[in-house]
Amino acid sequence: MALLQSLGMSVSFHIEKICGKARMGQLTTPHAEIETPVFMPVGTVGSVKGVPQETLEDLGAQIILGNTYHLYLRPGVETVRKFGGLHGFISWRRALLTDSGGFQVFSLNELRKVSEEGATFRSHLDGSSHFFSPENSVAAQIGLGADIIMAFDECTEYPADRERMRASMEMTARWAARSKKYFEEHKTEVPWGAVSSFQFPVEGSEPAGNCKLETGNSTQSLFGIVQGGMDRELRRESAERTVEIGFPGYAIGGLSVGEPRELTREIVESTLEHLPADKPRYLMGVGTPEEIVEYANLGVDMMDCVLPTRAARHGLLFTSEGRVSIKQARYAQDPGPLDPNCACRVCRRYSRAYLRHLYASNEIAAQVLNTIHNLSFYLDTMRRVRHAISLGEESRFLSGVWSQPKP
RNA sequence: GCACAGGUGGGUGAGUGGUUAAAGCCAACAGACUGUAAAUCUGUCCCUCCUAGCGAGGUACGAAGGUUCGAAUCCUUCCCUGUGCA
Repeated sequence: MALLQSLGMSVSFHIEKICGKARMGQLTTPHAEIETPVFMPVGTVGSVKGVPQETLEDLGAQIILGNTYHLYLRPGVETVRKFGGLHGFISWRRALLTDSGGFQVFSLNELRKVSEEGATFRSHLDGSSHFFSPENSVAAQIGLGADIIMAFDECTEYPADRERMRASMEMTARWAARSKKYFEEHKTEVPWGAVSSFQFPVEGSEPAGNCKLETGNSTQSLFGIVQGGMDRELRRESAERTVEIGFPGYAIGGLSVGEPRELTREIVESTLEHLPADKPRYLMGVGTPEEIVEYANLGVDMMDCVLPTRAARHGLLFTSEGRVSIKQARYAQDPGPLDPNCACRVCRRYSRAYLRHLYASNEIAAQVLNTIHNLSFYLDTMRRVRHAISLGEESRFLSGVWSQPKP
């Protein structure tokens, strides 16, 4: 594997086992070999909120996200680059993926104007004006140096009429072509491994497992994104056009934007049929524990979602017995663990009563511990999904286990 | 003892005659959260009843009494708290 790495390749995807529509495999990136299906914690500004990198390693996070828009605004791409890219800056030696800022076209809709050329944002930090295009989003992402970078797309709002969905999808396709063109012309070999003395300050701290230590060079990989709103036909067309442009991996974007869950599933399922089976498929922004199991089962290889981290900070915890709103008065005297079936450090050590107390007291530890548990639960869930696939079992059985409210 | 200042719903604190069951904040309780403008946001928060509503009663701004069509708001007395002077 190390040999392949040093030959300057980008990502490679190897499917090891198929079970129904579900696939288990390895996605090899410059910094790490990722077991799929994989859940990717979101660390928008270069931090998975509340959890330091060493803890993410302990939890078994294989790859985390950063966001181009946020990192461009602060601390700035140049700063990050000086530290050896995002890996060096945040001291993360496993894989990284940066989102292009396309989602901010959707989420910051009050603060932006979109045209064929790109999107103009008013910074949510200081109101200053910034222009994002497929070209400069990719340029910024080359500077950030993540293993996987995303084409600049327009995440279509919901609801939208067909005309709007079509126009948005077509522009995303044109933007995808521009993203790729710019990437092909400007991609550089990015250093990986020991980027700087900064990156591995502690002697012998490198954890075992799926992490590469060899020095060498490799290139980033650019993934395309399918849009098309809630229309199966437009999704099909978007998939075909994006595949025709040609990427080493494909994402399904524009979902979980307020539409009914059943519709999300329908669109995912139909869109997957139009994506090449031998390339990684990334469903962006999804979902609940039940959903990540369900979509892995449908053949999705990668997912990311802010839900586990954000919900944790807001006192909503996912457990094998259902959702626990740890702020509820009913847990004030509860000596039991958050999730009796969870082996994470939080569940092994702390009572529900204490977790509730920390939350009620507004202690930072509440956010930290809650996030560690939720991420642990998500990552563990994916581990179980991979295991089920490797055994050739329908991982569907895992679904629904968590949706029942506690008796 | 005298002189000021003040006593408002779980807390704090607005309100100085009528859209005031009484702002705001906090606490409490419940809910939301899906490529992170999110340690955020929403709702409830005196009691009872129902046809569950900008619904009907009741109780409430230290206590008692009074003025007034109407009082948390004005008057009298009393109780209590703080500060100052003796």
